[in-house]
Amino acid sequence: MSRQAAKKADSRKKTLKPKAGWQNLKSEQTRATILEAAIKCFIEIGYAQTTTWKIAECAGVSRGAMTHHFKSRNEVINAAAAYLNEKRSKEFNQLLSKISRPELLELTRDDFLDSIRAVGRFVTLPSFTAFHELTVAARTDKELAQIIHPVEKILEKSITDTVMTVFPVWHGMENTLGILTDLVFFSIQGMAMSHMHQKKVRKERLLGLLADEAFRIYKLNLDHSKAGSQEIMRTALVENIHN
Amino acid sequence: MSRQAAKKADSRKKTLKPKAGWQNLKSEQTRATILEAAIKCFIEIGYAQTTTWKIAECAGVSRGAMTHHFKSRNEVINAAAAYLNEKRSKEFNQLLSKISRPELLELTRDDFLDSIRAVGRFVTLPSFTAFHELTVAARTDKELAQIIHPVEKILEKSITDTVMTVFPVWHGMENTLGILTDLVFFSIQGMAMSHMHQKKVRKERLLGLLADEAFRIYKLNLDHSKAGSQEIMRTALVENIHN
DNA sequence: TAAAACGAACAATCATGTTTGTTTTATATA
DNA sequence: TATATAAAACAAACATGATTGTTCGTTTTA
Repeated sequence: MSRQAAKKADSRKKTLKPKAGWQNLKSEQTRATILEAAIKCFIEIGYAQTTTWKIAECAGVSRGAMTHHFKSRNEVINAAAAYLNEKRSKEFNQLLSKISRPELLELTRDDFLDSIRAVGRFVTLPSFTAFHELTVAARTDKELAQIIHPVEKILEKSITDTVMTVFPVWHGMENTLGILTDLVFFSIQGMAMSHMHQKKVRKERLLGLLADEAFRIYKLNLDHSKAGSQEIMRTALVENIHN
Repeated sequence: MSRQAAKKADSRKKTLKPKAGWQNLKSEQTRATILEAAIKCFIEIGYAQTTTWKIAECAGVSRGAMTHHFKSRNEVINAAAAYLNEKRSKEFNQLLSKISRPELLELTRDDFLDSIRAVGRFVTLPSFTAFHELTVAARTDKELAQIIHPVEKILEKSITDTVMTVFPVWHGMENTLGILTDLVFFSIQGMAMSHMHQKKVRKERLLGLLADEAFRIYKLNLDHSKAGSQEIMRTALVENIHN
């Protein structure tokens, strides 16, 4: 093939996909490999022990190759943090889409249990461990914090969005959803981070309880809503309970 | 002992050195200073950045002095972990003793809110941050894990014991207390570890909700208990809700 | 032919363990 | 009472190993 012909084909490609081309493709691939390796290191040896050398070793590339893609250690870490966040967002979407019920007009207690179990699975994924490592490290690492915290908030929004898409029945009850999301996520995450005995039974017990309570609050609010009232605020909920 | 003590006292008087048993005392004191410094380092710079140098610097002793008290880095860390645990246990006791109500025959929703707020304060203490650092580090540090995990379980038991002492009304309802403790601690710890926007209002909202739900479940169980039945298991609770 | 991708090795920094030396305290004994 | 001696507390410095950034060299692709 003549050089000109090759040039032509190339320019065509470039106009369609400006970043196509084998080199760029491979570059992107090794980049991803390195980031995956970094996350794997966070999980297996912890953030603090994750050196650039070990990332390179885990990724199967030389340290020089890594330096080419990421100038400094911070660059790898930051890129890995962003990469991890996207990954988690996708994983949550996937977990929840499995139990998607957009047609539902009303939720049952079992629907809640399914959702809560999905959250339970979400925090038992390796990605949660990696995320946790980064979160803790970010507390005393300002640079990392600047990457992690915005990303954390994006994920939080992404989670709410996913829930709203998968269960449109929540429209108009955003406040209730908000507080229930807090309750469920915080308790399940808190449990995931605790080392305890009888983990299995206590987990089942807690998930069941969460399903009960979430369903109850949802039901209360729904009935109120059906009666034409505004969404019940928590304070009103409290009064309701105290009577 | 008495003879030796008298002898000591005598020599002290005559040499005009009123301080005796001094070396051991000071030794213990510097030991404690070092351990406090270690914990302070965990909090301020994180576990991973806590080097023996920095501990010594923070404690105001030379590195040689430290090596005298603790042969290796692991020894300091392990000792600090045990020290921290005792500290947390005392702190929890203190927090709960402030709202102690041993005379109560029945709890109100506000009693629950007080207790839950105490837990909230417990996890906002610096000691919790230090503990969290150790917990995360222990995941990938087997030696540290062997120190931390037993200690964690001891603290858990200590917490239950404190609650039972401060609120004897829980006697005979250990199962209910167990599940409510899980719910409250896990959710509050999970929240403490999350970086989120609107932290203050969401925290208040969650604490209120926890108080509501805990009180409700307690009440349900109590009524059942008064009727002469056994303590309600969660499964029964679920059925009760589902009717 | 230039640029990108990759590999190997070096210098500087830093944490750890260790060694060696100095000061302070306790106690036995003259 | 004084002092000698052991033991503990503290200080300083060195050697080793690990990590990072950087530099130079090689191969592949546009």
